[in-house]
Amino acid sequence: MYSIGDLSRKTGVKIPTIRYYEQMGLIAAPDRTEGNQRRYERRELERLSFIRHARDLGLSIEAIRELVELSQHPEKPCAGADEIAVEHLASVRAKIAQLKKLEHELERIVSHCAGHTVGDCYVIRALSDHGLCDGEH
Amino acid sequence: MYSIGDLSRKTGVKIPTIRYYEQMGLIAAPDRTEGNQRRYERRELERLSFIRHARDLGLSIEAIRELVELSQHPEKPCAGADEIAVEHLASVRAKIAQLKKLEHELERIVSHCAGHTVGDCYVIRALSDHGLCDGEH
DNA sequence: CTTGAACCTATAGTCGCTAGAGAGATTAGA
DNA sequence: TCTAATCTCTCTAGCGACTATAGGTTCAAG
Repeated sequence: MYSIGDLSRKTGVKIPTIRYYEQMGLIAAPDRTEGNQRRYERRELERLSFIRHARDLGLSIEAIRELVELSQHPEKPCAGADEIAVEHLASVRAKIAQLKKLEHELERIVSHCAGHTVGDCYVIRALSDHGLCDGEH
Repeated sequence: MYSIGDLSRKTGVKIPTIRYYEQMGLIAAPDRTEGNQRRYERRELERLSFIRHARDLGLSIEAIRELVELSQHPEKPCAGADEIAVEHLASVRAKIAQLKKLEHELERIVSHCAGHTVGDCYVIRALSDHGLCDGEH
């Protein structure tokens, strides 16, 4: 039996976050002591590690809910889990592409800034005038 | 004189967002008609384009507030603006690096998934067992 | 003058937590 | 057994940057 603090230390998930996950239905409401404190079993420790891991990979609570649901049914086809991961991978790649555009634009703006006053600062001018930009963003 | 709708169409910033920016102090509260509707001048159109542009580059409201403030004083040194842009560039790069790690991890997980049921699905197993992961994340 | 589009304010919701208050429970040591 | 320290409880509010909705008012074209 683990207290919520034990669980937190073992998984690296903060205590209020564990309670939040319970509220969101990612983990089941555990048994309580007579004094109303949560007591967990190994099963919940594993589930929470799973969640932690998925969050580290950037999956949304909603996606994790589906994965947790799936993982409870080992006999089902795994296409659903695969799809969630593939979709997430696509969105990660899209985000990288978008950030790279920003990176280039910012590099360009910063490197052009030779001004000493705001009046001739390329950073300010580039923001004021879209015409100075390289592409879409 | 532009209505809030005109401003929205010309800048691509949605109407509620314009009102939000006013509340946040990014744009000054404009004059009103007798019937209490906002009427803007060209000056505010330019300011809003500036803001839009900076938001597109991913700058925070707080950073934009500083840039707007600076742009009102063309005689000041532009080191402050430069610093904001450089710092933002660094944070964009950090985010890219983090996302690339996730990309690789997800690629690996997805490509290993040859299972037909959840029970032997690599996606689920990788999430359940951190030992299957490649590195830190 | 009528009508329909545009505008107003105020409030609540989004996501994934995090912080704080104030009260009660547990546990280790004396 | 008592006490003090630590842990845990619930509830509420806040973050950032909007977005949505409701219910009402004003504007402008015909």
